[in-house]
Amino acid sequence: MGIAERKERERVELRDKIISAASQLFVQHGFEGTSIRMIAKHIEYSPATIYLHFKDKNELFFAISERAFQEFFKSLSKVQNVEDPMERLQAMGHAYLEFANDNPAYYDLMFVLRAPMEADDQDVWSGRMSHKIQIDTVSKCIEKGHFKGKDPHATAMMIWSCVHGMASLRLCNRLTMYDDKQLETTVNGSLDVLNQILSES
Amino acid sequence: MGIAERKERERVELRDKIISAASQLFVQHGFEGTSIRMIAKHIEYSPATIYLHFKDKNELFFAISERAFQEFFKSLSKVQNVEDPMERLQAMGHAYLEFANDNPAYYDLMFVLRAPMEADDQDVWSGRMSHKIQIDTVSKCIEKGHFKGKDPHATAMMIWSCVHGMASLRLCNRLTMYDDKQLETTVNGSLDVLNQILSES
DNA sequence: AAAATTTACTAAACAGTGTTTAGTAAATAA
DNA sequence: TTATTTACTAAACACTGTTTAGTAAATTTT
Repeated sequence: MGIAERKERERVELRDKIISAASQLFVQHGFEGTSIRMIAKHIEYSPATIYLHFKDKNELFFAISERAFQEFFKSLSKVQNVEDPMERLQAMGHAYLEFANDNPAYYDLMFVLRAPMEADDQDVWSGRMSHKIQIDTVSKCIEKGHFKGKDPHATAMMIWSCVHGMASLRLCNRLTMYDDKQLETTVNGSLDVLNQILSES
Repeated sequence: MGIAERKERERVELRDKIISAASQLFVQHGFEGTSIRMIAKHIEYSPATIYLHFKDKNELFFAISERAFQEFFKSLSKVQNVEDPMERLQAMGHAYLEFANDNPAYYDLMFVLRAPMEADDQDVWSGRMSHKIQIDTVSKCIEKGHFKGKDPHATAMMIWSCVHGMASLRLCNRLTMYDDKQLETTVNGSLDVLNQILSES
């Protein structure tokens, strides 16, 4: 019987509509600045309808973070054609910072905001894969004789911390002692220092 | 005339009382979880009274962040007696992570939360000083022949980013793929990697 | 075709939030 | 003693996330 299927299709359509509207508003106004009532008004449904599809606000925004992780994974993938693992690692650092800068709201959701992560497991495929290609690249570097005697997990973690540190300090406006021009040269300069000391290691 | 002075004294006392109550509640419940009404009830005044001393919630929590920066500066100062700048730098990294771990709410206010930083300038003396001793230590390292050919600002930024990255990823619960035991060894391991590649440089 | 049931949806309420306004009672000054 | 300033608050405003009770339409059963 096609009725149940049509209903299911309509259900998914409305669910996607909610996510799309929420995503759009979130990118503009952030998590706190996007209310359920705003989203409801945007799609011309009552606020209560949203609770028919998502347990709470966190669960809705966790669904958005899955989209964010997909975009993030795409950004990192674009650079996987670089043959030399050391060069690839540097390109990934660059791509990471670029993603964070171009998608601040997404980055916030993925790596900073506490609230939506409480959605039990927060285990996203694209997130795991992004983590995996980072560790794989570091391992390849070690195979080629870099980072002598270092553990790939600890090294990858150190690199991730460093790049995330730059991205989040910028996102959270903790680098206001620099104006826009200085900020870029400082962040780029500190990424260069990382790349240099990694190359020397 | 002593009346004006007594009044001023009482004003400051009440202001401090507000900050103390807010600080205590904030450490327990975080920024979003601490309401003006909660603070007011705690000190047995009406919510409106708080607005006689602080423009808005952000300004109140910015006042708390000044206390946080003082504590932070104290933590970093404890380690300034280490003679060798390279060892001191390592000790500072350790102290930094320890502070973040022991005072997650303060750390949040200082380096993650966006809201209270909007209090126009966010220029805190202890914050500037902490930044200064970090750059001074890196400069001393360079004088002693470390970090060859590197800019002290860029190098200091790179180190800060890295340590802040670890602290904030842990604070924001982005390392849940590790259990408590693994977490500690991973963070320590990645700090070790940083120290090693810095030593080699 | 009529009756019963399920589905999709919403209006209204609950309990909270930050913040402002208008007003009061007490302390101080004239 | 009267006038004025000060310190404070009750109540309201416009929001927030979320839940509940109820309705109208679609669908299934009789």
